Amino acid sequence: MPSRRADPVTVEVVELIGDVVARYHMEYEEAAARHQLTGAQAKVLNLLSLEPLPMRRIAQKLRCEPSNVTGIIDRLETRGLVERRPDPADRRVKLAAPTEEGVETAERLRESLDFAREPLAGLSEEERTSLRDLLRRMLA
Amino acid sequence: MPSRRADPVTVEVVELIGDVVARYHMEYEEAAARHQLTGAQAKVLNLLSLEPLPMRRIAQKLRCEPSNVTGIIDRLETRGLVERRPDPADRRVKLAAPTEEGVETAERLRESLDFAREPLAGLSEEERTSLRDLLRRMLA
DNA sequence: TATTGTTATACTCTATAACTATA
DNA sequence: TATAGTTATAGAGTATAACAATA
Repeated sequence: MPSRRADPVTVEVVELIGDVVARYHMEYEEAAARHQLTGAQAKVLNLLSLEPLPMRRIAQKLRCEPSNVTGIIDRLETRGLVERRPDPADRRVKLAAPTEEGVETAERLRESLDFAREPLAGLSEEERTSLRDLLRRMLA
Repeated sequence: MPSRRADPVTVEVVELIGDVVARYHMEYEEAAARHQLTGAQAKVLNLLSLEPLPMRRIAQKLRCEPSNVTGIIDRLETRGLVERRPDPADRRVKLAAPTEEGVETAERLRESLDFAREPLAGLSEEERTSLRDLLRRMLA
């Protein structure tokens, strides 16, 4: 991986990606805060709204230690947005699942995450498609 | 701002951007950790390597409260990477500036931040240019 | 023995409010 | 009086290590 000098276009693309990342984060945190949630809590609630998960799996998704998940779920549980259920198949496991209110909150949260939907509206169908293809190849 | 239904391409672009953000963050934190720095410390050190800044300005750049900057600079100063200098023009102001070792660390840090440089290498010059133009318009 | 989740502990980042030294 | 930086305090996220219950 020799650190060859990057050409000017590449340098600018890297900077632009930095801008996108900064903006994405800012908007994500703001959207979460509108629902009195931290970024991490919003992320977990969103995960659980797709399907209930064992504590261990949440930690893997978040790429953090399982001990941290205990606290995040504790706080969501106190808020009445999530509950811990036993796993019939393995009594060691606790499944975190959103309550009805949790599901609704996750839904409203998703709706307020307008990032890249509004700005993308300025691009034509064809341009959005080529942006999609370029991002796909970048992440491949 | 009516929440009209987004088309499939837009939805996928939003997801891809989420992936880019996640990957960017992971790589940034890892690069910082390789130098025994947190993400916030690396960000500040990088800022200061461009030019010394008053504490207040650092807080503005980080979009956080000035009181937080005190701690971050404290820790960088303890490590010998940054120093506080008086501002001749205003005795209330303290300028945070990188030490020689701080400048070197910032440089090595920048080199190890390969994100989007390596993956971008798989795109042609023309493709990188169109990616740049699309990102520019998205952020405009 | 190994695994799941928790607790205990410590560190960093964060915001708020009160303080100091300048301006 | 207003501003720059700090301190004090509290909450949240993070990692590490040790623990109880279950497999």
